[in-house]
Amino acid sequence: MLDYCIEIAIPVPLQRRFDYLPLQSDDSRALYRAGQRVRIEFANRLMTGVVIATHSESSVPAEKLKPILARLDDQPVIDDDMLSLCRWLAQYYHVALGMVLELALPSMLRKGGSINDVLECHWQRQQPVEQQAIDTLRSAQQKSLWQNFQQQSVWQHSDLLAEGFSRGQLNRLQELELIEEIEQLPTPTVNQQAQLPLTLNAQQASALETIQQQLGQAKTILLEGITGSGKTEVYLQLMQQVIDRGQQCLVLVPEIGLTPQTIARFRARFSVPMVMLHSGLNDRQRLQGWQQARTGMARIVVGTRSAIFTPLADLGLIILDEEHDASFKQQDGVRYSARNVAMVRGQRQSCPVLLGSATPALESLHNAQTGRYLHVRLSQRAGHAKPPALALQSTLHQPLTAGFAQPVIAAIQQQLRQQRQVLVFLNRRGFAPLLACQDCGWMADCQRCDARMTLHQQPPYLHCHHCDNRMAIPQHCPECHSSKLQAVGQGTERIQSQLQALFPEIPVTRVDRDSVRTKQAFDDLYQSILKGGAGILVGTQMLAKGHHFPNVSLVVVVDSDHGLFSADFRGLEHSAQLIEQVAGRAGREQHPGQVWIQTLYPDHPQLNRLIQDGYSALATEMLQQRRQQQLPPFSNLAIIRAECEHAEQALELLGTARATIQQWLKQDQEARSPQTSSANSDSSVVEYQPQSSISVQTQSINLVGPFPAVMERRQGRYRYLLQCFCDTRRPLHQALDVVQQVLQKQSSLRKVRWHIDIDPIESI
DNA sequence: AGCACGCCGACT
DNA sequence: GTCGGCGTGCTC
Repeated sequence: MLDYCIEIAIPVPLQRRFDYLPLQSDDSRALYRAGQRVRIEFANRLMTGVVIATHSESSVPAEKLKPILARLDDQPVIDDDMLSLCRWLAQYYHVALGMVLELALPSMLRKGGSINDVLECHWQRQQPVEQQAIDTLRSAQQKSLWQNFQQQSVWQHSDLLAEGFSRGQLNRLQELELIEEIEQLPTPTVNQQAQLPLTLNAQQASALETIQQQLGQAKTILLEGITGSGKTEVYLQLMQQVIDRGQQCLVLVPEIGLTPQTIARFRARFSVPMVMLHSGLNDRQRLQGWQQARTGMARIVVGTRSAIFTPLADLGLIILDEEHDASFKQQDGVRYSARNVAMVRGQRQSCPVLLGSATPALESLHNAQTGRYLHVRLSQRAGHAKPPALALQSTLHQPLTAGFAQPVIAAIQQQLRQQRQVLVFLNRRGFAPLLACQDCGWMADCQRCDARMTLHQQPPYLHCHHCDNRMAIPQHCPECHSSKLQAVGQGTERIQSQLQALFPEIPVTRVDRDSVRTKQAFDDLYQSILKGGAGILVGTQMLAKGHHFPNVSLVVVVDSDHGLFSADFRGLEHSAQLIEQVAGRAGREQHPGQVWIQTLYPDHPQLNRLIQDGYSALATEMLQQRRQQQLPPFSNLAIIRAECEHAEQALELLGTARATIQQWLKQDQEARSPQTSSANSDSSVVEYQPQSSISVQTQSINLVGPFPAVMERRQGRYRYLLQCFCDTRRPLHQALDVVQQVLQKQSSLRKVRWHIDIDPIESI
């Protein structure tokens, strides 16, 4: 007879409930609380699951239920608020709750470790102590150790060792019952000498004033501040207020933004315990940080996307710096947006969320304009720096030197003569994006992708940047055996070598993933750049984000045309953000910066809008366009992507998805208005038309596709997608739930890899 | 997602 | 004779 069963969330991508029996049949039901971890056997595998609920009945026959193997926690490690946030997330992004909960646990806990594994040895002064015992202390070291304990009652063992005390001396004090050994969570290191806040200019002060009024309330604020306007100083002073209120701050930065410089800046400013969740931490340090945040020991937590799941005892403010950054959206597995999760978390905990950017995402701007967010602007540079001057330079029918038009070369020369630094930005690694035969037109392309191999010269090889395929550079054309193989186009490597040849006495440094492999290497390089002196930096977007180069007075964007004619409706937005971002690197200090942007389309209206009127003006224009075309943020988008080595199977899956949604819409419509029977005899078979995308305006969900991804074949798999637009969220999500159920049952399509992407960053 | 079970080709 | 390919079915 089943007394009760326990519903467990398991980290497998199955949208189903799994019930288990208690460890012992006489276990009190109250022992099992939501958010506790349990050890279970699942499909012959040992796994860690999370208790969701207990139930009096299970839909599965009692004899099929297995007992759990162990209770790993006495108290829930995931509190009710976090659990409820994860449930929302699982529903919103159409993923299994068990997969979401995995994000909310540090890996040591996922693997079944105990939260007590990160306790460390401490010594605590006993009270009261015998004066007689104190008098027994003889050696100077013992007396000095005891003095430490008079100043501070608890010391971490490792700190005392670092100060030169020995285990023997500690044991002696313990024998005398002056101190005792205890296990506890270490305190995060605290900077004792915090720097003073900077003086705010009038705009910053008024921004701070406006935002601080929102403390304690569930409001999202968009802080739109041009590069150099001092957003960070506003964050810092706001954080101080939150700390003064006795609450904790959670700061999210882009993946590339959590650099030693950022960490140092935060560290230098606050004298409260702080946790930095950066990629250099090991599992143990991560769990320690997680615990320090959860217990309230840490007052500030700084991390990247996944830090949004850090449990906090008393959360008072969430900051997302560079909120437009794509790294806030996870691009695989659970495809969540940390910005979205932050808003929901803030909403639920009555805590403001501050989104900061010089180039806000159109979604955020739209929310600000419609009043959903509070919109605060910083339009002046802090200090004395002047905004850079932007200019377009046509490369159409121009003689180019090293890929640069003559006026650009002249500008570079001029800056170098004045001992200044020049930053050259090109979003293309390698020597050249193409190797072609001059005689027969053959091009080196990847066997597994619809892409060209990139030519690298130091060391020499051909590399596919999409599947990591590498091969030797052929000496002769494989088609016609000609030896006239030519590198076509510009990569960072080629620009570097050409500029070096042009300016032999000037150091030309390349900064991309190939030249700077480790964080440390970048940091060293960065330090040498900060020292100043004439120089040229050639780099990819690695250079554009998060770093300030005070001696750079000229920025050159080699090729700005990438996003201008993109098939992705967000192409222009991302391109504009990047250009603005790179431009912001110029002229930070005394000398005003110049920015030259090379283009084959000097008359492109939107590029000109960006150059002449700035990002904000272009954003307004882009939003108008989005409204006209009913694109996000004026509609909701979900994409179903499918890939398979056999194209037909991927297409079949998306065809099924499309038919399912159409059928669901029809049924939904009939259910709403039973008097009107369906007039159109819609066939359930949907044929794929390869070249033209099908667009059917249905009752409320606009389906576009299936159509091939921009790179139809990648890593040997054919890729297709189905776009689902909808004015309102609810029907879209309901339809997707149905699609998901149907597709998961379809065993004939199990070789097809597919996923649902809600609010995708890339629409193709 | 994994992993086991199950039924047909090239090997010690 | 077997080792092993990956098709399909299941996980409480």
